[in-house]
Amino acid sequence: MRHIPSLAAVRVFEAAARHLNFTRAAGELGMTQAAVSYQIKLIEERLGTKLFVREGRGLALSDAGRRIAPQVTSAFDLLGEAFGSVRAEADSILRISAPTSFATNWLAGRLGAFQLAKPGLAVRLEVEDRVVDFVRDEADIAIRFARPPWPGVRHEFLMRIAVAPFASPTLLAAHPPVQNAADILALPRLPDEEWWALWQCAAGIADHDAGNTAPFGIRFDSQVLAGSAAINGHGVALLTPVYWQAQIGAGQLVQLWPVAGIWDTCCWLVYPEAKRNQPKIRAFRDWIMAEMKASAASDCHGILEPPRDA
Amino acid sequence: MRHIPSLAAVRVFEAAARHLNFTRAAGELGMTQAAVSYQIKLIEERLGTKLFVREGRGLALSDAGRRIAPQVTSAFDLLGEAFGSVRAEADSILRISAPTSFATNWLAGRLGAFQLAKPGLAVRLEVEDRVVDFVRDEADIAIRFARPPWPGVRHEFLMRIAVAPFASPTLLAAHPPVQNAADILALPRLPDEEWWALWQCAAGIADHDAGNTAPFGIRFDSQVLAGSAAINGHGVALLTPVYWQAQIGAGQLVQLWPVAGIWDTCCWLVYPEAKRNQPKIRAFRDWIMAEMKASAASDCHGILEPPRDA
DNA sequence: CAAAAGAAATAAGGAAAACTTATATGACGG
DNA sequence: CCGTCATATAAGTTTTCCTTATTTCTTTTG
Repeated sequence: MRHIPSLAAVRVFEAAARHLNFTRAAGELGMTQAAVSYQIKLIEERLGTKLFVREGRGLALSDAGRRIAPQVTSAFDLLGEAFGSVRAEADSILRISAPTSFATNWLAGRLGAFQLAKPGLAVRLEVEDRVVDFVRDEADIAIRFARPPWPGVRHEFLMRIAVAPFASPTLLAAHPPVQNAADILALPRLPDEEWWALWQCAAGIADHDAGNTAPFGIRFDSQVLAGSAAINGHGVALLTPVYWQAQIGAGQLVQLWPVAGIWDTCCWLVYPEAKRNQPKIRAFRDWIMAEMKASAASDCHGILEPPRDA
Repeated sequence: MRHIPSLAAVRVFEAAARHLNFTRAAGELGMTQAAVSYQIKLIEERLGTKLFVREGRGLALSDAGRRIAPQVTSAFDLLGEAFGSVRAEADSILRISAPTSFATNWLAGRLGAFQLAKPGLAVRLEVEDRVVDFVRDEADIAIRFARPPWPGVRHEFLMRIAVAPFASPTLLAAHPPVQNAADILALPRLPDEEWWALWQCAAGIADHDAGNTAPFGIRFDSQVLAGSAAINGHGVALLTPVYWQAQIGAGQLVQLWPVAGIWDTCCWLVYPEAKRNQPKIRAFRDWIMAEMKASAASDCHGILEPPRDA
């Protein structure tokens, strides 16, 4: 077992040995002269040896103090270097966690712009559909569909989820034209029972009394599959327009009916309260907020309206 | 300014990184597993990075943790080495402080035996007549004539100070024989007003009413000078018999009258309470106590009787 | 030479860490 | 599926540390 006195005292000794002046050492450490005096006394008592020679107004290291001061300082240098590197790394890597649908359909295509804007920042996008846990995981910031608030976590509204029925032009050509909402139900639908039920309700063609609230914990990532299937002409999918702007623009997907259904479960940007002032967090936050506004502007269906209690 | 997290936490991290097991690290550090967990959590929060990867039952270092662990360990090795050397030195040097008279006449001649008995111990004898201050000075143990108790300082009775008049044979031959105490006053006396006054009082030939109490702060070191002068035939000196055993044995000094006057101010062995269990302190204490008994045995005048309240 | 100023030591009280006990949670092995 | 091993969490307590205020001592200055 190592015989190291209280490390707080060692740190104080190190500073005092460099300054050869308790008052200035106290200044460096952000404490009072009395505290330095106290710690030095402690360490000297523990060691059974004086580390400083007090001669009136002047302060000098004792033999023992002079011998160990350089070693102590270099030990602290080593520690400072080690933790400095960790901190530097922590500052230069941004780990973003997002659910599959959002990551694939919205974020991935736009992240390049952010990367370009912040060349010094290494961006890691982790796709994960479970509720992120900042305590357990290493994510710095996340996008999640869930109900705020969470303790210790700051949340900022990004958008609401709107859905509308989409299909490929091919599929539509092979079927009678859609004239009212109910016609859509006659087309082959890509399975997603809950969403269809909710949509019918929202579109006013409900055949049961499902509410406007998306069940908590619903799997949004099914959109990726459903969307691909729809593009390939396998049926009608309920999709979130902002996710599929590219495919819509390219004519791969056709919207069959206006948006109906803006769910209460919103899309949130979330990050630990403690990191709210980190530059990398602020940078990403500012960027995504602006990007979100821009992306929804062209295709706005009230999805940028935050919930009443947010 | 260095960015080092709480050093307590760093120490815990270092141990945990070596063991890769919080419970065992806690054991090494003499704390509970919960405390280790707490400190690791703290440091990880401060750094904004996980240092360990908890995978179920197993514990492993994260990338960051793996990178810094060796540096942290070697920093601690450096500290351990530095403070270990101080401790080793502190254990191997015994600084004894004693007043001139005691050091010269009693201790110096006997210290060789102690040195031989403890070859690993470097003994430094510092002769100093002022009251030792363990806070200010670096002495480990001291012999002092003063009044206990002192706060934080342990005192053990060594002996009382007895004095008797001594002179050289030459001087005596040149004068009429001494038949009663008063005759001594007729001989040339080496000056030490206070002591002579006290002696006269104790010997029952007082011409004023000085008490039996030696004035506090009296200069005992005058004995060295007085004794030398007496040996050289310059007069009668009041000396402490145990100090001059060698010269008495060699016939250089003759005791003119039985001991009269055992002063209340005793000779004490004193050392800081905090060092009472240090091996070097115990060794010296045991040795000097035994030596004192042996040295006074041959020449005992009640000087080994401790004061009533000790 | 007295006084002022600089610097460390000390005392006492208070605030903030750190640690402990007790309990929960999670994963692995049988 | 349960018991065991290991970490995480919560609540409460202890200890350490730090601050303010004061003291002591020395050096510098008027």
